[in-house]
Amino acid sequence: MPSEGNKNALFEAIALMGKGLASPRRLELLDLLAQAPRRVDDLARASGQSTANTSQHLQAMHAAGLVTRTREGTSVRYSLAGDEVLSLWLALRDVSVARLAEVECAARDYLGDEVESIGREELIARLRTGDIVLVDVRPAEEFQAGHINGARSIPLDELEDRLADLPADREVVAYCRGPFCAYAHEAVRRLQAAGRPARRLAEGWPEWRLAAEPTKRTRAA
Amino acid sequence: MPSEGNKNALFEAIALMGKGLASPRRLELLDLLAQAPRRVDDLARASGQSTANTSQHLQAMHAAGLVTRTREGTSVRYSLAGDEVLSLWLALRDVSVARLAEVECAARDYLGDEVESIGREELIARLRTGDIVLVDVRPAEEFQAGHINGARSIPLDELEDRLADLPADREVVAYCRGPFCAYAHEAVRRLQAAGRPARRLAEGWPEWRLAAEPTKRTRAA
DNA sequence: CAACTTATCAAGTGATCTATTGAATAGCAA
DNA sequence: TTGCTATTCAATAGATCACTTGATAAGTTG
Repeated sequence: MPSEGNKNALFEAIALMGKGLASPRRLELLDLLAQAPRRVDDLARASGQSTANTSQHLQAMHAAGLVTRTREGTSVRYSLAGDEVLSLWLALRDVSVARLAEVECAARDYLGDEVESIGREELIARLRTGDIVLVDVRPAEEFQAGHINGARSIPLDELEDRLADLPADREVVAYCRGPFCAYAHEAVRRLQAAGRPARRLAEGWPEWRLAAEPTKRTRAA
Repeated sequence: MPSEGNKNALFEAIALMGKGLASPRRLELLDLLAQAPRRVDDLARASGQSTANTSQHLQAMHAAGLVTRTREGTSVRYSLAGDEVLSLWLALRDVSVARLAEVECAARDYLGDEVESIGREELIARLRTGDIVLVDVRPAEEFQAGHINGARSIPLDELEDRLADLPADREVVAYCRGPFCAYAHEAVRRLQAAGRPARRLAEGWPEWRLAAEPTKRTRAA
């Protein structure tokens, strides 16, 4: 007996998750969580907002089912609620970028000059033949939480100091948080300034991981 | 030169699309548009809200890049902005249903008793051997805008009158707008009440279409 | 042209959302 | 117990949003 009330309840419940994605601050937190689970004040510092505000946003996302939390002694660690949520976030981001002209402008301004990039397939092939070095330029904690197999960690701010660690005879491929993270762009520019051939990976760790672990896209009705 | 201002602009632009998904009314409109493009007052009637309000919601979604519009004489026809948007909507719906316990309750209340369902693969196999009849129980206009190959259109309110059209010796499979549309459930109940063996397809037309036309899931960075 | 349909705009009100502030709580360590 | 830290709660003011109403614009038809 299909009643209007229940039908609305369904859309309202879905809209709850939509609301979770409707604030730039929350999206920034979600983006950070896509790299690694983190504690509240850590997220607050990383996103430059007050702890109380961060906590409230996280609770909103928790209510929407976007994130999960676990107590760890005196602090609370938040993580994405699952790979489906990561998929959703990437889908939203991609659709938005594809459709909204403003976003592309914003991205270009933010990333600076475009640097040469390399795709997933080519990277895999070149890794196999061993004629490149893959470098993860994200902060060390994010590398530790997960990284591409065969990558070595050199956070962006240590790059100049550790140039000697990189074999001089091989091209460097840098990757970071994703296509809208400036780290890899910046790393490539600095490497080239130091006379090293370098490119950036067109995607970041979350996209790579999702592609590597073919998550259940099956739809159980 | 990564500046904070631009980074925020990026998230703000994406949040714009999030806001487009943050209202139950808009989601209802989106769900209708997933079936077929429609005119404003048509959508207003179908969703039971004022024309002005519908127009405003549609404009909000247009600004977010979720829908496109074309003038048609005196009226304006809105449609989904592309298959990526359909993907996004289905992803949001699925994640929400998987995560939010409330939604499942709402869905159960709304759909009534569960009826036996059939999956995509089995349907394809049974269609090939020809021992079932596939029936589209949505309104005729939606059937006309697109339907599963081999289906015949029998809108739900004509079902009883047209029982004779269905061969008595074959099982009937009914489908409608999607797993949360009550039409197929109701159709199966009525068919069984009339002594016909019947099941519902576990998914609806939008899901089927998206699976049939493997849309570009590739991510251009 | 006038009458009519369809869609959009503009303004106003009540509701909801956001960020801030300061207080309250939970866990840990002396 | 008393401090200390990390997080959450509660109250607030300001911003934004949703829906209504009545006017306006665009397009069709007589």
